[in-house]
Amino acid sequence: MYQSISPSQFFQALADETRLRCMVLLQQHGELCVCELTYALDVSQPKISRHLAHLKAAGVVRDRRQGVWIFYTVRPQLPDWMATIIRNTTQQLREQSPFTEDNQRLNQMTQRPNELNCDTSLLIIKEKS
Amino acid sequence: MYQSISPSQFFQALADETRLRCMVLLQQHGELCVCELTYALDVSQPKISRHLAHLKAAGVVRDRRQGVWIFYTVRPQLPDWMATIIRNTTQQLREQSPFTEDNQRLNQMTQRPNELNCDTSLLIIKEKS
DNA sequence: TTATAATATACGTTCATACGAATATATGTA
DNA sequence: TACATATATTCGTATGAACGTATATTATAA
Repeated sequence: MYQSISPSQFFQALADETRLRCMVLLQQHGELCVCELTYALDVSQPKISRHLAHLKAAGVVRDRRQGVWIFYTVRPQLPDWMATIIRNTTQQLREQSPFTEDNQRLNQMTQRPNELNCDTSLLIIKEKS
Repeated sequence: MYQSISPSQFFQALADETRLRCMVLLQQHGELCVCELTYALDVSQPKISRHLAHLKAAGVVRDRRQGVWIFYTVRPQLPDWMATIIRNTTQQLREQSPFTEDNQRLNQMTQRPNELNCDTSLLIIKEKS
């Protein structure tokens, strides 16, 4: 059963620029792993991991391991009003700096470990061609 | 000209329970002075003053002196998306603890320094002189 | 002028937070 | 097995935030 965090704890989770940039990216892309967020935000990997741990402890993101990668998403069971804030905030900030640049860097990233890259059958095809 | 705060600073302003309780009350009642907030939240006066100073520095509230009292309101020039968050959050939290209790205590407060209680004749004389 | 009430600020302390750097853990691969 | 990659965590430190208590400031009243 999902124990919801307190309202001030929720805002506290969004009160750091690095965490907010992660949330805006996650809201836009659905699911991202640590190395993608590290690349997009252009900050150190431990910094990203620590802030993701903070967001996870606050209950606003969920993680899922797939092989070596750990994918993060905005937590689906989040109370409606919190989910609404994240959605509206993303819409508002995605056009502004540094959120736009984060998105651009992510889109320029090569060899991203998404579903297509991980699919073994596709990899075989790739190797055969 | 109003220089808007950064998004993470905005969330940081809401990331403390005392400040959030003040904002929810201000959003509901429009304008409140320090002694009303002190009474409603049932915390020390310096604590309220310090958090109001924080909110003012963050640009989310405005203050106005009227005699001995200083009235605070949610800042009118706040960007739409921030105002929306404050409005929706208030709607969400007003029914919950401790926000409901804050409202109840405020409504039970006697001798509140509102427009009706204060001597308007003296104010008019002051403005004319 | 002195007193009182409302509010703000200063001081010292305690606790939390963010960071870089280094290291640990876990998974997949040769 | 050994190694490489992705991710998490620990450590030491520096900065900030919140608090209670005491005091300063401002405005009004007497």
